Amino acid sequence: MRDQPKAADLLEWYDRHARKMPWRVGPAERQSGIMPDPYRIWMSEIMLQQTTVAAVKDYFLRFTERWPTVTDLANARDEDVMGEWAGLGYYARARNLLKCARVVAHELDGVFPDTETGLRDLPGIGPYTAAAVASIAFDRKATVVDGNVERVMARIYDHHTPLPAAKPALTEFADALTPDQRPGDYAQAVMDLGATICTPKNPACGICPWRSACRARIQGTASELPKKTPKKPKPIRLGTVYIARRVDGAYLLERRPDQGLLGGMLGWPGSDWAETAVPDHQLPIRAEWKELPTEARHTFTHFHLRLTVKTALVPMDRKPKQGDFIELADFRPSDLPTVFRKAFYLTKDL
DNA sequence: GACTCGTGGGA
DNA sequence: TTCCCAAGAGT
Repeated sequence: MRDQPKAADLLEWYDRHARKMPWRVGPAERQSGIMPDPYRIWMSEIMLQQTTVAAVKDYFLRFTERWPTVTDLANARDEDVMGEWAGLGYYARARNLLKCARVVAHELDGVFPDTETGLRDLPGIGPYTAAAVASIAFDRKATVVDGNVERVMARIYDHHTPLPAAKPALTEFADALTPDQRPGDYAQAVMDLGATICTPKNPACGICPWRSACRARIQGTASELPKKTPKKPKPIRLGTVYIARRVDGAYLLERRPDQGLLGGMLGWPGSDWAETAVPDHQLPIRAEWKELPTEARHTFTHFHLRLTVKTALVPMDRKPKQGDFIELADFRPSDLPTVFRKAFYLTKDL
């Protein structure tokens, strides 16, 4: 029985159990001198913000296939990047991804900063991502504190202060445990531990490399940690979208403003979304609108949406008041955020 | 510190 | 169905 968790024990576990990921350089390869590509590590870390590895995988492969270097990405068109990101969520990440790529490509000679502070100054890179890229891509000693690390630290030290107030204390715990040796592997090891062993529900304490040092396991409190301050209930918002199809098959779409929900994404024109039905709003084009029998339901981070879908078929010469027609050959539903994709597929069920 | 900002999967 | 939540950042 040990009093303190040892980084070496976790690294030994990681050497045997590291998860495979398309962007990851495993412990064995790293040992043989192979270092990760900072561009790919950065890309993966942006995508992984509040997003599961499973959801990220295909997006990562498509992005790096289409834009193999940071310079390629910097030269991409905004609409192509937003379209490729569609469906992954948190679209400010995609806007900042492009901003960051352009800074690196045009102001830093295409080379990512190799320090936490240098990375921290770039768009879309906060405390977590700066530490992750510095440690994983450059093997610099930096303390990553994500949801996994918060959970692992809260349990190791049986810390009951609820998040987010507990964050500074948990960060100190994590900082004290970070080793000088193999900081990159260690960062990934703690997160792998949180993702596979020290899970939010039903943690597998019996096979945990840190079981002998874990206070919460000893106290039997592991599954109730970390504590969190209760969250507010999600209100229901209502709205309407208009899906106009021109007789030649073109669809009427609009580019949403960069700021706000689904910023920078392509979408159907429509009303604002409010908790009380919006009295009346301008139609995007004059037409005979028909309401679909089923509404599109979708849940965002902080509200539920019930979307009324109206459709119309319009003649070639009719000019829209809102949005622009996109030729059928140029329209891919996969360019739309999920909520608008749902609305679109409802028009196909008829 | 409190809000905003997506989505899909699992319990 | 509903709730939780996942490698957070920006304002």
